[in-house]
Formats: sequence, C-alpha cells, structure tokens
Amino acid sequence: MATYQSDDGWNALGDPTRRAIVACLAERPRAVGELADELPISRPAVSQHLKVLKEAGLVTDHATGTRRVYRLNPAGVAALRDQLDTFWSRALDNYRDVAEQPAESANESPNEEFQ
Amino acid sequence: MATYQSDDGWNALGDPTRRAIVACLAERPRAVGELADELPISRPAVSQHLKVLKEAGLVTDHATGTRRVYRLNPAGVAALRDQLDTFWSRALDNYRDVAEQPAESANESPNEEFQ
DNA sequence: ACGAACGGTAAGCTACGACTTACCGAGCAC
DNA sequence: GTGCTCGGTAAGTCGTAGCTTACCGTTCGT
Repeated sequence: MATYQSDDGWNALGDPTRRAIVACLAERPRAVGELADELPISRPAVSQHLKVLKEAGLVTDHATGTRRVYRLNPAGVAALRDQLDTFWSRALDNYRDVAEQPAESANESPNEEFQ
Repeated sequence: MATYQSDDGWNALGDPTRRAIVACLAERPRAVGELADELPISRPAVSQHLKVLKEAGLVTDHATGTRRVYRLNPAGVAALRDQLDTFWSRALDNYRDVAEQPAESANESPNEEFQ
C-alpha cells in the first residue's frame, strides 16, 4: 500500500495551480467548494486537480455528507522530499571526488567522462 | 546567489525527461552530448531542457573547450526540499490542532470533518 | 416526497510545451 | 589557414494538459 509513484508526484506538483491547492491544504483541510472559492478557476477544474493529487498520493479525501473534505497527505510529501534528499546527497558524494579537480582537465586523454 | 525561484524549480522537475537528466547528473557531471547519448531524444532537445534546468537553478554549466559540462546544483535541489519540508511540517502542525479540536470556525457542524 | 447544495464526469476548445530538422558560431587538431 | 566536433538557437509540427460549460448522481433539509 501507499507505494506512491513518485513520478506522479512530481508531475502533480509541476502545475502551479496544484501547488496552490497543496499550499491551501497545508493550512487546513478544505472542501472542494472552499478551494474553488479561493482559486481563480472553476470548481470542476479544482476537482480534476484534486484527482491528480489524490492519484499521486499527495492528498486524501473524506466524505462528510454532501461535502468532500481533502487534506494533505504528509507521507506523500515526505516521499518526494526523500527523493530530493537522495539526489542531493548522491550529488554531493559523487562530486566530492571531482570537486577539487580543477580541471577540466580534460586531460587531453581521449577518455574522460568527468568535468 | 541562490535566489532561485522555486516555482521554476517545480516546473522544471515536472517533466520526466528533465528528471532523467537530473538523475543522470546526480551520478556525475556530463556534457550535453553525453546526456543526449543516454536519452531517447535529440541533442537540441537536451539543450533546451538544460536551459530550463539552469534557469531554475538546478544545474550549473561550465565550458571546457568546445564541450560544455553540466552538473547538478545541490543548492537548487536543497531549496526545493526545504519547501517540501515546510509543507510537510506545516501540515503536521496545523492538522494536529484540528485533529483534537473538531470545531471549525466557518462551519459549526460539530462532527467529524476530519479523518 | 421535492428541491437545493455539493461534487464528480463528459465533451470540447485552446494554448503551451516538448520534440524535430536546419542552421549558426565557437574552439581545437591538423 | 581548413575542417571537424560540440552545442546553442530558430522555425515549425504535434500532442496533451488545463480550462470551460453542461450534465448527472448523491445527500441533506424541509
């Protein structure tokens, strides 16, 4: 369960409107209509965005009467953050070797993949 | 100087090809042609993606003769990660209050709107 | 029961982004 | 110098993401 395809997560956050929705939901849970009131788009558009965010595991929804309350899913956000952490630390590790290499060395050697 | 518009960063990572480029660069710095060899797109396409990534502050470039080596910019990655951290912690903080105090200001429905 | 509120879905339009080929300038080797 | 490699840019095509309006089912209040 909860194997969030992080790929979908990045795609979901790639849209500024969806980031606005995420920011709204970070403050407090909201119903669809509430979100639509605070955003310059129609309610169906919000609904479509929420569907994408839900499939990406970034939000969860909960029906209450006719209302449907969406809230941020911290686990989904944490998954993306962890992936960024991986990129970050991996880059630092792998670059440490070549960091001091002035080089560009380029070494004239026909084989160099670095710098 | 680190005034990376994080908004551009999200947009940049919203494209799967650009994420592939970032993953490639996390391993080691690469020239444009090298990246194009490992990706199923043409070299000009890679060049255009690198431009977006560079403007987002996620990569830096460095000319070496006719080659132009791109490398991941840890600061840009960290900026995005920090923003995710903010979302994450803010959601946790705000939801904790709400979880124990069901009363919503706008709506007096005293029942479970949450979880 | 009826009607209103809430929200998800369908259909359609439009705009933008990702890719291509073609072209250009800049460095290095000879 | 000439020629070759590398890479950025221009111009153009095409797919798709995001938005709209219209419609429908569900749920609650009366």
